[in-house]
Amino acid sequence: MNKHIQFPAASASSPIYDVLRRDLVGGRFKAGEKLAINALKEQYQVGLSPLREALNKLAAYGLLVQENQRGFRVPKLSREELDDIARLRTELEGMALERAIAHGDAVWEADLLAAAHRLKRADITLDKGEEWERLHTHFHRTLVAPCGSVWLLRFIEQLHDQFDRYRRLGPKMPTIRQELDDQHHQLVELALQRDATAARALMDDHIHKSYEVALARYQQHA
Amino acid sequence: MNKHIQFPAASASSPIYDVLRRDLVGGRFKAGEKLAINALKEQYQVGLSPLREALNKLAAYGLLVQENQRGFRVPKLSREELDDIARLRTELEGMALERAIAHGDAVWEADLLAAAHRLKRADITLDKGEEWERLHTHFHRTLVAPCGSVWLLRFIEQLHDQFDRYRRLGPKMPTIRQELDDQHHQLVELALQRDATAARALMDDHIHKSYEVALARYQQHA
DNA sequence: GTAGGTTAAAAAATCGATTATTTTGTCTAA
DNA sequence: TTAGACAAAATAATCGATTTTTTAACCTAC
Repeated sequence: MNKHIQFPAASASSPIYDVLRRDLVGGRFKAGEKLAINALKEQYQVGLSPLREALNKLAAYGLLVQENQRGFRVPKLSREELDDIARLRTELEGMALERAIAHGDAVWEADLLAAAHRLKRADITLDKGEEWERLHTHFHRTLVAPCGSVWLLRFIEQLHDQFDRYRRLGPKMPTIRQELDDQHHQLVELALQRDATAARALMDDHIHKSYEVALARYQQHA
Repeated sequence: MNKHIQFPAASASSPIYDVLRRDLVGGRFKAGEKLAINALKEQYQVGLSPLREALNKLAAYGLLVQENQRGFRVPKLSREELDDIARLRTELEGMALERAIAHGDAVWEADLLAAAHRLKRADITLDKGEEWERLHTHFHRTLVAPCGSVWLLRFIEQLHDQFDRYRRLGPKMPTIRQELDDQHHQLVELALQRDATAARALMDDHIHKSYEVALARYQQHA
């Protein structure tokens, strides 16, 4: 049971890849930090080969940078990159949302309502930890899922991870968080009404608000 | 000398990565084929570890698929995916071209002219092999280079590689090739005139024509 | 005192071999 | 004849150790 709720094994097989990815997005490593491979090996209790292969994949994905014979490093953060990511997110997710609204079927509508509901529940429970993040990512993924473009979804997911490196820099902000949560439900409403134009406008605003949160946190950390 | 002409070491350090990437894009492996790692090891004269790390990176990049405990496989080709890639290329490269025209400086103009000229020369020389492909990729990269978005450029490059897996399926077609080559020069002209609208329209058409070539070749191979 | 060079320590990358898994072939029983 | 189970071969993944490269410390010469 509940098979359809499962997340589809984040594109790579090895468990260490998923764990490292989550930790990198979640900010458990400092930006610019050099990863000590032997330390990671012990910390995560994995062998050298699987670890290195995971690091290589993460580097290709953009969550690490690989320097010639100098190992792996967590990418630096910059205002310019955050702007870039937010702007591209706006374009790509807007595009995907429009297409999703055009093509999404009844199953999608149900999935959307479910995803939004779970997110709200997790919110009320004040369990604003990793579980909320998981559900939040899932909601946004569900929203654009039936856009019909595998590559567009791939890029959007990549940008989400990058964006979250900024957004998750600081502690939670209850007031703005409430506002963003409301938008999630409004997005569902507009999607169900098949109002692509309004939905896209709201999505633009949603990303912009998130951007402001991320920017504020980035500037505090700098 | 000529330092500014150099390509910036295709984002990964290891030479085997670049070679494999070129061979995958160039179609030296059949779509759907399972890669025999030991065979590759001998064929490319590399050790197992560097090879596996390269394969992992290529899988994260999308030029390979990794199956649980079943090694690596060349992704299948499909009409649907080709359509997807072409459509996204149109959107993303159009966007990038507009921004490049807005921001490109005099150095860009010079680079563009140089890239187009070299491409034409390679064309006339009838050396329509790997060298022409290199220059063609370089031209398109130069065209959008000053768009101001690192991530947009990254995605465009990725899509280019994917697109070329289809385009390079068959032998050269001189007539349509000539038409596409002319468009390269027209693109330069419009870019220098800073006519973003016309340039984007031409780019749309350019990608569409390339798409038709790629589609024809794909259908012949199927 | 500092620049340049040498050596020692640390770390990354690679190699050869082992282990685990999948695939293939063969045999038996229904 | 075919389906299922078992054994053997092939292949992928992982491990431990070695090699190479980088980084740091120290020393000498100017």
